[in-house]
Amino acid sequence: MAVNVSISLNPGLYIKDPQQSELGKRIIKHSILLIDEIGFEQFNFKKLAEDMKSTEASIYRYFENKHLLLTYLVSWYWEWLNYMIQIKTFNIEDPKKKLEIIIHTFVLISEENPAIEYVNESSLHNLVIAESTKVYHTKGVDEENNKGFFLNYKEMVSSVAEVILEIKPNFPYPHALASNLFEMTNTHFYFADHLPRLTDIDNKAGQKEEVEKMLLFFISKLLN
Amino acid sequence: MAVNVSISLNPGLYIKDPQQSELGKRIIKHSILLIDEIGFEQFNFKKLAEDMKSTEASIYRYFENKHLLLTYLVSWYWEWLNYMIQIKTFNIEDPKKKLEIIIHTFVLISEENPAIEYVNESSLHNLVIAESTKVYHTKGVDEENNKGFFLNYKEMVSSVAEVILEIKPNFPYPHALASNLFEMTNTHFYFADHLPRLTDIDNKAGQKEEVEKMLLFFISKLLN
DNA sequence: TTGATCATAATAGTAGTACTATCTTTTATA
DNA sequence: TATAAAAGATAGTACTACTATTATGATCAA
Repeated sequence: MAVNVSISLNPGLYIKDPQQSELGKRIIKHSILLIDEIGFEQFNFKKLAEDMKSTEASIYRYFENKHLLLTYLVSWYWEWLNYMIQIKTFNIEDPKKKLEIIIHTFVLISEENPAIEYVNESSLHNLVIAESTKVYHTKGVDEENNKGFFLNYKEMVSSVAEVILEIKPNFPYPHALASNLFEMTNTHFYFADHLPRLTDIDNKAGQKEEVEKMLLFFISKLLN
Repeated sequence: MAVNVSISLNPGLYIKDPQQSELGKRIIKHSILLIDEIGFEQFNFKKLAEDMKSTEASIYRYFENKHLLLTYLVSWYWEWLNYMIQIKTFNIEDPKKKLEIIIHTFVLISEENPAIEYVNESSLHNLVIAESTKVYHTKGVDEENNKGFFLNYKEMVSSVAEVILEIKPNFPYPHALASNLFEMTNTHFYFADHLPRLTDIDNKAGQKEEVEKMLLFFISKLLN
């Protein structure tokens, strides 16, 4: 895949497009690594500025606050996932095969699809696993939803739901199953690492393959 | 159900047991209502103190910080749910029937089981739907897990997993299915209210019954 | 009924967070 | 080489997340 793929995100998420300048790209790069390292609660623009050897005020010229920066990063992930699903399923006929590719992408995207030089995809996936639900679990959801901040997620779910309906046209819960497969992927990586009694996935090598196998098992039962 | 059920929670969650004094009970009561109203990010002990006409310093004698207060409230919910599941399934033979009761309890607990005078169960359920994942999505998870802060959740999952295995002894993912059914309940209530394109549940009267029906559909496919 | 103890209230203070404002320097570009 | 745009440097403000101290009031034991 080429390095010049452009990830197009809702302009309401930023003040100044970080992809259009060196400093902006450094904000993306370092914020992913720092949030992954210290967690979103401990993260702030002062620490980020120190980490990337810039200033707080400069970062505030790109993002209104840390919540919108997180939303930006998670949207990046959603959009990238969406994009990967589109190209990987593009010329596949069999919808069952398509759904298998989708699940494989949910699980292994960060290992197989390096996309952009200033984004550490593996850290970004970790960040999504640990922090992404905070993006929409706030009192501002409805307002942010109206501004279209979650469209990338919705589009991803919508395209997965379509594949589900191709497999089984009368399946009554295509969107719920689509979002659940995605959420389950991330939740069970997290549980395996931190709360293993809430899952059956081992915290070992082969964890990703185990999650993939579990999701395949679930869809085989649900869509037969 | 009697009003004198005592909910027993990990003492590491509080400095002084809030159930043992009037002020403590008022902290529980008002914090549930205030977090439900303004959201966890906007919530702080100063606002809570004003709301309940006490002082910040007094609240700090009961809880170290707002994160542990949230953990306490969510643990309360887990424990209460656990307790309700135990008594409702106690003398049921058929494991399928048991799982149906469990799902019914996930969905309708707050409507059917008022338990304690100073806890608004409906607000508590809303709080769990909107905020509970923040309890364990922090950099302190492993440490808090070591202190046993999530035991109530694990016990609930464990008892549901047992029922799943009674229905289908060779089912390969009993814990994952148990935690997923619980998470799905809350997630899809939230999606129906705020991000409807991520679910197939309508944001209408009868929403709870729809979610219940969906979960029953999922288990019927998965455990057949 | 006194007085000791304990819970709560009242008040003040501190370090840090989440910004905003302003001014200076550097860099890009015409 | 001038000009503007971007970034850096610095300072300041309101608010958050606490801690400390002292005062007040209620309970209970001698």
